[in-house]
Amino acid sequence: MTIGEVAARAKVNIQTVRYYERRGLLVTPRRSAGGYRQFSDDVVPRIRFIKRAQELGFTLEEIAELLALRVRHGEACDDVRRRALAKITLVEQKSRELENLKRALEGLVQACERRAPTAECPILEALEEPLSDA
Amino acid sequence: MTIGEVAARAKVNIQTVRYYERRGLLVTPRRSAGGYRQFSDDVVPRIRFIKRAQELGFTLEEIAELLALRVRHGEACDDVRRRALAKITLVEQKSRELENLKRALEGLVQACERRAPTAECPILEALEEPLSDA
DNA sequence: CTTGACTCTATACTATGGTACCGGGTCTAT
DNA sequence: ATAGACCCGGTACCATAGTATAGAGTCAAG
Repeated sequence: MTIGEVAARAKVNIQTVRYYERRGLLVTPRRSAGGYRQFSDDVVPRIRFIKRAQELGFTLEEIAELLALRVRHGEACDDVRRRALAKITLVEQKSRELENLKRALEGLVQACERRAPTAECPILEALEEPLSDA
Repeated sequence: MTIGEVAARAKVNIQTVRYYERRGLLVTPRRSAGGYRQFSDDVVPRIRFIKRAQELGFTLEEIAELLALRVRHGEACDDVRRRALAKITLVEQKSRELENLKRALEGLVQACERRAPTAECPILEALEEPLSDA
């Protein structure tokens, strides 16, 4: 697969594919005699993974670490395990942050629905108070 | 209030106050004879509002819109409420994806403990559903 | 064997949300 | 009236995550 095909299938810019390769997020592709990148099909789901992980609030650096987690024969299993556990902690932390966010937003919406018809928007008023533990 | 006082009270950088003013997030302050900004006390809660809204996942541009909505209250509340609900939907989707990712990572840890090499990277399969953007 | 679409590297530029620095002016207490 | 703290606008810079462009080379169909 050429880079253009990869970009089209993964729905990203060609430049983005090259950028991800530079950032070490993609397996370095083979090259044709003329120097064209020849990607395997795996790269498309991988790019989609990257995009989704980004939406979840992971930076490209964190995503690179996630992608580096793999159990292979002969490799230091303990190391992989340790890093995976660290990532689980990170994911749990992100989950908690999202929970806080959701509760805060829901509280605001509910305040909005309880409001007297003539009152000011309570969402905006509530934002003037500190968020509970977000 | 001088800009330094505002920054100290709102716990942001002086540059940030000027930046927010440039971005149209603050009411343009009066000036002293010598050109110093003279802020009214309102600006401190407003900066706190901005900071909190950011924590809720709003961009500065969205926050500028929220602040503009506040002026003409009434039907503005519904508008603000709708935006908050949209954010909640997004947050819920992200939570589900994080759960998937966590499960995938846990599977990886378990594979490690069994010292079984993973044929395919299960992490890549963890984020299969695209997030619809808000 | 040429033409046009595609790709190459390298560099520069964009947006977002700030932060830092510069040479100067202002404010205030002594 | 002068030191020192503060502020001014302007510009440059930071990180992150790309996107655009230039000038050259490659690939494949006709």
